[in-house]
Amino acid sequence: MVTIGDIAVRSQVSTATVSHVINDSAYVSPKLRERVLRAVRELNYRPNWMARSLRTKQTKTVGIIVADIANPFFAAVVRGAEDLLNQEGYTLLIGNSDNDPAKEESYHYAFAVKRVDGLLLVISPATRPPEYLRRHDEQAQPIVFIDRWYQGLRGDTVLADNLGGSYEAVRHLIRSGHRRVGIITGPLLMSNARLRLKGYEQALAEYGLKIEKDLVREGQFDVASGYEQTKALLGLPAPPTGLFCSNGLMTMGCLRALRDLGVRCPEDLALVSFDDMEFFTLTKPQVTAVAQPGYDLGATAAELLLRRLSGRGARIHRRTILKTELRIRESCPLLGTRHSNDAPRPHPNLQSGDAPLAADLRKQAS
Amino acid sequence: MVTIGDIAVRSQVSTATVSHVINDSAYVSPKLRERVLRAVRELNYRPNWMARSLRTKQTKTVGIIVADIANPFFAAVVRGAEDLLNQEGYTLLIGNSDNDPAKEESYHYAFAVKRVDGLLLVISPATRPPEYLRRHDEQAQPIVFIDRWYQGLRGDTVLADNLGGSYEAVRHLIRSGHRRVGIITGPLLMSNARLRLKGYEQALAEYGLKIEKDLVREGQFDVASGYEQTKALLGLPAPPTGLFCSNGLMTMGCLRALRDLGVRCPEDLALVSFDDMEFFTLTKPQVTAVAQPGYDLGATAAELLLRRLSGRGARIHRRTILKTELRIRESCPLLGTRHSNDAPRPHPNLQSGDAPLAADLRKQAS
DNA sequence: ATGAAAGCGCTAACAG
DNA sequence: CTGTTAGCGCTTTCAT
Repeated sequence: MVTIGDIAVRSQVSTATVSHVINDSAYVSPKLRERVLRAVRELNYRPNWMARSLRTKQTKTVGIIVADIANPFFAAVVRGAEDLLNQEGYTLLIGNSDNDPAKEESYHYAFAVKRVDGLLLVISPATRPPEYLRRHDEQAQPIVFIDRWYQGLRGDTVLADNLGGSYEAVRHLIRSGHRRVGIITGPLLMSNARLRLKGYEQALAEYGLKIEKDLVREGQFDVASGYEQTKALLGLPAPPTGLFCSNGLMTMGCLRALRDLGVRCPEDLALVSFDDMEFFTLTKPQVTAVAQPGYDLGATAAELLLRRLSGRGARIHRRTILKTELRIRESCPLLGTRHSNDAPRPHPNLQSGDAPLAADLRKQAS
Repeated sequence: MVTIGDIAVRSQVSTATVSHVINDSAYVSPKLRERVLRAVRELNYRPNWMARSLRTKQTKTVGIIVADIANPFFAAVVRGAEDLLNQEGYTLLIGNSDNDPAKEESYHYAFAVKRVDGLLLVISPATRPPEYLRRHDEQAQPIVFIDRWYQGLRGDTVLADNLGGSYEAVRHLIRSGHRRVGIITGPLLMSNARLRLKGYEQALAEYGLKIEKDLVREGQFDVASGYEQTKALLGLPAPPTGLFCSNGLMTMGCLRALRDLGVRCPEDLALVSFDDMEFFTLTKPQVTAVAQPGYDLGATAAELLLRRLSGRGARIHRRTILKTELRIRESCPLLGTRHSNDAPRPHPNLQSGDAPLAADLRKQAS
């Protein structure tokens, strides 16, 4: 392996000089500089990152832990983070937790040992911040949380507008004339699942509809639970006419159930999904969905992390909320046939009827 | 940061002894061993991987370069590789090339600098092996190629059965009664795209159908080209009645085109996709597809790499081909209504009518 | 069975 | 401006 020493010998300068031209860390005369560069080229020299890291104490590496890279939403998040990180010369280590706190911790340990400069974390469901995070030295390795957040977590956070997006989705169902609107929530241990439920509740409340326990089913953010809960809902004595699915995978399960049951959508059951997927324009009924900016979540989180790594980080932690977008398609089309004369009223927490108030965001944050 | 030295002081032994208990690299008396372990616990010591790597010259890291992690197929590949690698204490660096040779090279460089122990590579399209790979020292960092392969590439290779899978897909179309079968190929610079085309050609030949230039369209393995080429095909004076799409994304584009054009599937155009996607059971016509074992491709590649890293690698390079599976759904159902009395004949290159002959695989390999 | 000491390849004072 | 030198934290002979 060719080292800085070989270059030094070959170009007749000291290792220090070589280091300087490689890192541009000091002025070096054009003459020597050229000699060094030539040697580098001729010997096909590549700096040894290990050795450098050992000195500089930074690895130019960040780790990201997501539930599952095979979930398109997380794939987008990772892609966003990666693009930004690479731009700055960082590389990304990735880990899949499968929403399992134990796996998550194991990756956290692995990344700590590998001395990543910082961490991007989609935290697994739990009742409270895991113990290992309490021990974590966020000074040494800052963490930016993505998509989910618990009370008591220290670090910047980047979230989609779970509350606002869900509110908008359910409002759309109601405006389309539905009075019995069901929801399949995510695991209520997760902050985002809770907020999506809250959005549902607020929309119902807003239109004077009361929450029926039977219509609120907890799912697991996976295809299987979407399938089961849809069947359960449809088996009710008085089934809902509208359904809000809290994420894309569960919506897939729901579609499958509708197909198996021969239930027509939107005629028998209107559907709105939180989390848009590319193929939602290709399904039996194209599905109306709230799109989350996955790529931007990742990119924004990476940017925040980079800022902190370079010392430009704000003193206090910051919460960033990225807006969602309701995309109206066939599974719950624009104008409901029933009750379409319903006067849409602005949400009390929505400015000009659409943008969540800063006050509301703060509330969501707490 | 707590180092091995701190542990040594605290437990009153030498750093060498500490190292030995940590790595089990020599016998240490139970007494000292316990003292050391206690110190490790009390100080929450974690070995510094950088320093260790600097000595041992291995990083316990492997890099993978895929086209795009947001493509479900590659997400599966990465997941497979990762699961296996983690099991052995390795971590995975990932890079997205977007099928751009320049990006690919840039990741290759980054990974080389980071001194990954080995590389997993889905190579970008090109007319011949890129120059940087010729310079690459496969002794220092073995490479396993996944999914695509060029003549002249050195390294183990793991591929899906592109030829056999495509043959089976197109045969299914023909058996369903179609005489005018079109294909949207991938970029023919890619080995897998070429093999899928070859499977198409063989199936046609097998049934005495001749290849019509008009019915063979080159796509880019992306949604947009699937959309365009489908439109082009349908705009023909004599459009095909059956279509084989060479990958999942292009099939998405195709479905979109069918929808926009109001073309009924399978009545007006039967469709088979290479590469199954989870949602193909949820689309307007559920789509018949050849499933590739993405996860297994990744896992197998990782295993081969691991084997090589541990010196258990075979002297010569090996090519592994993983079988695909035809999943028959609505877009080209089991028994065609037209010409269904067509006697299906075994493919000359298929053993017992189904499993590709070793000879054929070798041919594919060359 | 344990410890002393020599680096791994690089960077960063510090001299000159 | 350029070179000398002292480590970064760890593993690994080689003595003892």
